[in-house]
Amino acid sequence: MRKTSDPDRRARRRWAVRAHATLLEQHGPQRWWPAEGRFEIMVGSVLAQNTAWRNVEKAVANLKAADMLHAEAIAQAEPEVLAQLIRPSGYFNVKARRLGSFCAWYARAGGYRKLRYWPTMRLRKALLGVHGVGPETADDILLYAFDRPVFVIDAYTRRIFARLGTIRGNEAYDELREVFEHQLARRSTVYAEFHALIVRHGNQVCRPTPRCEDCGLNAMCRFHRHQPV
DNA sequence: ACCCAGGGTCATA
DNA sequence: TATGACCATGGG
Repeated sequence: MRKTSDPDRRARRRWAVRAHATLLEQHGPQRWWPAEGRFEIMVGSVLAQNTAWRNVEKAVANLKAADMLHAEAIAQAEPEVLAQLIRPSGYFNVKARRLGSFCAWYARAGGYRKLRYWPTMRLRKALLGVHGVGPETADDILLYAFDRPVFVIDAYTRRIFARLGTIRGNEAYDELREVFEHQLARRSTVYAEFHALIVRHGNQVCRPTPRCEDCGLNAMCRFHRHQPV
């Protein structure tokens, strides 16, 4: 029996590439992140922590209506005022403080015009040093606001690929990030599109109780194969 | 009425 | 390293 050619074998091992192609076929291009400017993306990624996007939109709209969508304005705002504006996004007291500390850092660093020249990993460390910015929020900002080739790991990523059987799901954040980054072409456009597809698939198809009948990944899914008929 | 949503921090073992 | 409590709104 003939041995599989090396390129085929490599492609089969790179399940992230196959999943990306399949999800792109099923859902189409996502064109993320849904926001108007870079700073709005950064604000959104803080407010989106463990929160439905619908609620984030309301909070961002409130900030915009109050003409507060600027780092200086947010950094100088009274915590209570800020909290009321972002109330729909939940955890409003916590997030008011997080948004404040992020904007204070951002303004002090000179904003995008200065930060754009920072090396990616230096920028990542600086972001992680801001109170309230953890690995996922930092990587959202790096990928979608700074166009850096950093892959974002979120709860959807863990759930989908744990079900597929390609990861356990409880790996350390940076370990998973590097697995995905190594499997894909190191380009921010690829990472951005793939993560967007993962989010789309995670909240429409691979939900807590999965809708396997609507899923294009069944052929490569261990979870689906083990489902009773 | 319950579960979940594009997490992170802090205390504890 | 690894759990658990806590934060809080709104939609299904």
